[in-house]
Amino acid sequence: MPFKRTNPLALAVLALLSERPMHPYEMAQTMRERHQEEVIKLNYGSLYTVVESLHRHELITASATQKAGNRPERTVYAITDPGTTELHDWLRELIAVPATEYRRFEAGISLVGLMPPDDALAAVEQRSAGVDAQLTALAVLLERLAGMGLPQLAWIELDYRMAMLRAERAWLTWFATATRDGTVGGYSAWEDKHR
Amino acid sequence: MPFKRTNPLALAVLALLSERPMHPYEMAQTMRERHQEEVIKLNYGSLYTVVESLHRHELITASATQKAGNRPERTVYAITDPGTTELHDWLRELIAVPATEYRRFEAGISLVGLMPPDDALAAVEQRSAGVDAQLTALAVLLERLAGMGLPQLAWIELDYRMAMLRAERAWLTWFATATRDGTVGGYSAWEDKHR
DNA sequence: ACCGCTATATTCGGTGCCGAGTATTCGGGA
DNA sequence: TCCCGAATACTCGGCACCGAATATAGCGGT
Repeated sequence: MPFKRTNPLALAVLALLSERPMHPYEMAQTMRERHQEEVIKLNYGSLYTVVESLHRHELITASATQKAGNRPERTVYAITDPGTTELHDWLRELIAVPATEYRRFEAGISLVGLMPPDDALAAVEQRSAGVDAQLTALAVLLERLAGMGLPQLAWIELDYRMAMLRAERAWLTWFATATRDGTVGGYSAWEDKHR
Repeated sequence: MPFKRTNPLALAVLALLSERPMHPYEMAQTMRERHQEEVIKLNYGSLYTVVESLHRHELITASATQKAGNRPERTVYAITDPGTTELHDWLRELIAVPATEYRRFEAGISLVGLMPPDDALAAVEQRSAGVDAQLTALAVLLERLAGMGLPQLAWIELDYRMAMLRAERAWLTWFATATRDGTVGGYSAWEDKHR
């Protein structure tokens, strides 16, 4: 059966190996250094499973098994030509096709009617504060990265995330005021149910 | 070990049972009718696993095993008091605490430098069109729901989603023009690498 | 009366993901 | 010199998740 594009960690592996051959642990280190783990979930168990899967599908090859010093052997992998093709195709797909993502907040807010308006308001305000904190943290980080001379393309995903967070904050603010003022559609029924 | 709040489908189950007792298949039907499956991933295999897990943790009880007609027996479940508490706590957490979600598009765009600018531009424009289509589809749906007399609270999550999609479209438009004009930071190095 | 289609209701084997556990080496302080 | 903790490198069992398969019941048409 063909390779399935499920775990984005496999994409990260292909991307790293497109630079130079590496062994799995080194991939993890590199991802950490570059803060890639903030964007792609990294986890040792999954890393080795994913590498093995890529190997089975011949998208990468075991180029060498070194034994430096007396450490446990480590297998160094390299990307293959089919692997490079897969990398580019997958990348294009991820960018070009908006997939249906199930966000946890959407699940929560869709059931907000189950709690009393007061509690809901408090929860939303708490989230608002949390989003605010994330925004300032991101702004600081961007400042630092720009100060280090890194080009915008190197942290373009953070730029995107900031835009999304700002939009979320705006929506949360709207919802909070609409709840406080009782102007959200269906408010009276909502209030009545919880007393 | 305690119950883990991983699969939001379990939340949906608790929410449904907070209305009235049901058997699993009925939960699935109800979720479909209410379009909840657009927000919470529904899948038969997972549904039965999740129900079993909730049962093990005594958040729901098997209230009866009917055998209507000559159909296979079906187990009807009901929510317990601890289950109700769990429902409300979980709900509050989902709304109040912004969790780190790993979005597929962020993974893709963070590696956009790996493809040539022309290809990247085409991919982004394709996504833009896709997002546009989703937005108009959502607008039509909202129109219909409002026309049916449903209060805004009943489709509040779609309102949120529209806001997010609009923000994404704006960002995509910005990125597309910045790429076309070569004004995105680090453009020259990007172009140089791919020739 | 019989055929076949859809709806009802659940089971089950496979797979991928997870994170705690293991084993070794290296560097630094007393 | 010896010990301890951090870093290196990977392994493994468990479990949640998935979706295709199964089995029966009702219902409309000929």
